[in-house]
Parts: sequence; structure tokens; C-alpha cells
Amino acid sequence: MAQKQEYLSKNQQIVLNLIEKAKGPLKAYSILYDVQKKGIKAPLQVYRALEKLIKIGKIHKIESKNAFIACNNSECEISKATAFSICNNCEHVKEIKNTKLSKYLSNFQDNSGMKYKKYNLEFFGLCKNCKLKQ
Amino acid sequence: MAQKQEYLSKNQQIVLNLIEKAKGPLKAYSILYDVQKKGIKAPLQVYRALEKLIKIGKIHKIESKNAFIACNNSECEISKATAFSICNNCEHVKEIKNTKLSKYLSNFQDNSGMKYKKYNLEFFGLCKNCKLKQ
DNA sequence: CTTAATTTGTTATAATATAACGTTTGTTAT
DNA sequence: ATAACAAACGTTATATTATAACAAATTAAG
Repeated sequence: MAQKQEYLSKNQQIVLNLIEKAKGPLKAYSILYDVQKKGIKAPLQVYRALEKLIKIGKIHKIESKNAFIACNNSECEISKATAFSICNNCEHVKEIKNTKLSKYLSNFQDNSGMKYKKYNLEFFGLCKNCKLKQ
Repeated sequence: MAQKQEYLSKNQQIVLNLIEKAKGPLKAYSILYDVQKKGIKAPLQVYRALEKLIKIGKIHKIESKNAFIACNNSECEISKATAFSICNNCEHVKEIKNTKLSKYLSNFQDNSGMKYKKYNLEFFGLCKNCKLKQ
């Protein structure tokens, strides 16, 4: 489980800190708003930091929400294998840690002859809390 | 396998025809451009048609590409269970038909107590063609 | 040190998507 | 057939998400 050492630049560190202390996924422009006090002024500065953080696996993008969340899972080495559960009611998002699932998907092969190097899975439903309230 | 009969409105039919005859996923504004000769003038007209077509399962959205593709799969009843393979090189997108996979994911449960009603899975890699060319 | 690569700051703009409004069309129940 | 309701329409304006292009500053490696 060797951790690839990555040195983050100032902007990358600022953005990562914010995302890591957030309760859920953050959107790019909300990140921008929050880091303006730290001197980051333009969307591109945020997007560039996000791009790098995704590349090194520190965060993931929730594609269906255009939002970004800290990686919470040692299984998804460098963002190659991601799975999330998303509550349709409260919008709560959680990264799924499940070895069987990740093995199943990482080894998945269909008849197309394509070898998959990466996947992203998003499950939708009602979380326990919201199920009770209905 | 009873087919739910759906009557499409004029705009919905125009947009669906275009998507169905396309070779791959189409983006909303490219759809708009293509259907202007048919009288559709504004983005919202396209987005409304897309929304309905997704709802009734005629098309799917490829979230990582913000693009729309015709449904090619009797397994994904009303868009509840979708899986795609996406080539990182040529951008070719194909809906995956695989009963085992869809059963596995539809029945997937983790320890969160959440019952999943819907999922979207996107696999990335190199398709057979692009693998050869490398 | 110096060369190359990465990151930065900045302005402008592209691409994607929705709000709000009033009108028209289609469906259902009488 | 018509009233009542729901769905779809057309239109304008605007919100949201993301990237292009360029020059300067910083950092890593030979």
C-alpha cells in the first residue's frame, strides 16, 4: 500500500483543504467563493487545482452533480475505480468502500474486446434517514 | 417485456429521431444546431425534449461527456440501470448489454442501509481499434 | 546555473443548463 | 362537447460550468 508522495502547490493545497473538511461534495464556483479570502480569484485557478487533485487521486468528481469530493477509499488507486452512493432526496453523497464490488468491476470484461482501465459508478436511491422520513 | 406505450410530442420526436440515427452520443447544442431546420430554435426546447426522453428511457445521458445517446438495451428499463464503455482515444461510446453485470449491480447492497433504485456506470479504456493502432 | 516543466495570474469567452412567463395543445371526466 | 387539468410550447433572459490564450513566476532536475 505504498503511498505515492505528492507535493502540492499552494493553490492545490488550499483547494484540497477545503474539500477535505467539507461534509459533502463541493461545486467549483462554491469552492472559488470560499477560497477568495486565500487569494484565489479566478475560476481557472480552481479548475486547475481540481484537475491536478483528481489526477493524483486526492479527490473525485461526481459526474452527475458536477461536484468534487475528497477521496475516502484506499481501494481507488489514483481515481481508477470509483463508486458513489447518492441520495436523491438530501443529496448526500458517499464513496462506497466495497472490495467485492471493486474487484468485480475491475475484472469486468464484456464481449467487446475492450480492456477497461477505469470506471465510475454512481448509485442513486434514498439514504436511511430520508427513507424513514417518507 | 410489455412495452410501455409512449406518445411523443413533435419536438420530442424530432430530437429522438436525430439521436437514434446518430452514430454516437450527441451534445445538446449540436442537437440544437441540427434541428433548427425543423423549427426548434432555443436550447430550452432541446433540453425539455431530452428530459422527457430520458424519463421514459428512450435515451441516456453520458454524464462524463454531457452527451446523449439512444437506449440500446432492453435491460435498462426506464433508465434505471445504465452502463457504458467509453474509449479514451476515439471517444466511441457503447451501451453495455450484460445481464450478469446488471443483475449484480441491481442487487448490490452495501452496509449503508441504502436501497439503490438506479445506477449509472461508465467504463473507460481503449477500444479494440484504438488498441491496435497504438 | 540553466534548462525544462509546472504552476501561476489574468482577461476573455465558450459551453452547458435553467428560470420565468404566458400561450397552446392534449387528456379526462362529466 | 366542454370544463378542468396536465403537458408541452415558444420566447427572452440569465445562471452555471468550464476552457482558451498568453505572459510571468516558481520549482525540479541535469
